[in-house]
Amino acid sequence: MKNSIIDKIHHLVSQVPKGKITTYGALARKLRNKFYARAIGQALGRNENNYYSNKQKIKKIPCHRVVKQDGRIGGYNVGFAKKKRLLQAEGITIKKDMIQNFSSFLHLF
DNA sequence: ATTATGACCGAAG
DNA sequence: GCTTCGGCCATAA
Repeated sequence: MKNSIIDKIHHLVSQVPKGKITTYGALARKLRNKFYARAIGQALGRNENNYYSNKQKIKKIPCHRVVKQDGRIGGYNVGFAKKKRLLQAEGITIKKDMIQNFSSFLHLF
């Protein structure tokens, strides 16, 4: 399957409940190794843009729940502001583009 | 086949 | 807090 990365990411990110977050790095370590984070970010972005999603079945992944390891929220194709809003709407507190109380929101696999 | 790019990470200054 | 840098990975060109 061409979307195997996306499939795996989707499987994991679907487990993250509303109001919780995970990180690119955490997914990376879960799926492969710590250096996989970068590829994951790229895959997610491209999935949103559906460059290589099959047009028939575009998987909707709650990408906004995937953030950076350092507490910043990372990127979002539709826009940084939107990702921020989505997270805040789920009860996550963000100040100065930094997630406050980061570890308490982190979902553990 | 080779090179460049990026929604990353961790260590170092 | 900051910036810079080296590292690995999948994909696009």
